[in-house]
Amino acid sequence: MARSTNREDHLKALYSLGEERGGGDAWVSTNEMAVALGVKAPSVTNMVQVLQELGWAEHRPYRGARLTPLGRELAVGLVRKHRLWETFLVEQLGFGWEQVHDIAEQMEHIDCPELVDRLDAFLGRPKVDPHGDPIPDAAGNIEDNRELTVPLPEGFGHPVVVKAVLDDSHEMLSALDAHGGLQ
Amino acid sequence: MARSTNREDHLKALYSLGEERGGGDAWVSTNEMAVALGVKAPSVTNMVQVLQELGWAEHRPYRGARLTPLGRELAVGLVRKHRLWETFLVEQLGFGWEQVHDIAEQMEHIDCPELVDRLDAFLGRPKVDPHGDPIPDAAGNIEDNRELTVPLPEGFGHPVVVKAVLDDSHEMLSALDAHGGLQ
DNA sequence: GGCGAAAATTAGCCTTGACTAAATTTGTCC
DNA sequence: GGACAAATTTAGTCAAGGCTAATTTTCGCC
Repeated sequence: MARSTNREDHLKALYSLGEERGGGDAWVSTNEMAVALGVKAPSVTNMVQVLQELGWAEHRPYRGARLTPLGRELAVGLVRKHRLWETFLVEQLGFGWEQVHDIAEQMEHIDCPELVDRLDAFLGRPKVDPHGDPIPDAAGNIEDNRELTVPLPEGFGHPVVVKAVLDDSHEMLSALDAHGGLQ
Repeated sequence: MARSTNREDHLKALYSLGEERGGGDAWVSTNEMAVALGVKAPSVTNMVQVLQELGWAEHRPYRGARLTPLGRELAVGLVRKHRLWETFLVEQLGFGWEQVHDIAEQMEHIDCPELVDRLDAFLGRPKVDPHGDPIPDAAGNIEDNRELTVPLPEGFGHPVVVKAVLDDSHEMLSALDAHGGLQ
């Protein structure tokens, strides 16, 4: 048993939803994962059991799943690849930041550690991706910048400089883009 | 029925072997394809029948397979992507030319026409890849440079400048690399 | 503390794409 | 022209990963 695109997709979904829950030892329901992945719940149950056999996750029936340390490490590696490729697509190829997510979703599954490191160096070892999200370093360390967020009052009325977006949906990104994009 | 990595791999094998046979209307045996792809013959028979249903190839039982015009167009698109990515890996990321084939094998399956065009532009619309093979243009035209090859006499004994390699096996590329690589 | 709704899992089935073993076709040699 | 070897296809099986329908567990509410 080994790496596969499907397994990596489930691993990443588990990681992302776990982080939203505050990270660490939070349990993520299989239903949530199913919604995030666009598949049905029983498919996730199956796959989560596979992840458990791989030593990537722990599954507690009727409660949910959470990553093992190994699973977390692999997931962070995927996030690193995803954000490096997004950076490449925007900074080098001139894509709009709202276009790159789906492409990076494909590129993050390319398996070649040396490629990741060379890409990182080529881009100047960037700290954040085009959406302002931190890029994990080669050791898996992530600079958490979410605590820096400040909610704006309703009808704030003054110009702001956008450094990062938590909601990186296509709608939000296009809307921001129409007002000048990320600075 | 649609695109998939496996179908694209079989399509490309059929294209490559057909070109070796002189291109055009040459039939390629399923066994040859099986050897090239590292699978068994019955698997290829199955897949070739799928390619036929997709309108990508024609299958004549006990004789072999050959591409339709549509199949050829798709195959050339894959070759274009493969060679553009190889160029990127060598010229921009500094990989050795003997390292890039396997990586490009993965990258050529990324599905995004705009990405291909932006990559092409980013690289300066190169005519040949790091191995000297011609890169098809966006319309699918390929500059055939194979007729320019000249066999060297045994024990030639003079320095030569290598512009392209027909045999791009790992062994050949590493051996050439040890003598100065491609110029 | 039990009941009903919601959530999750199990059971059973389908498709893709591989495999081995068995049949079939092709082509060569006498 | 027939027999045999080689190549190819067909038949049947398996694993991955999805689905629907049915069952089981959990949890909130009275």
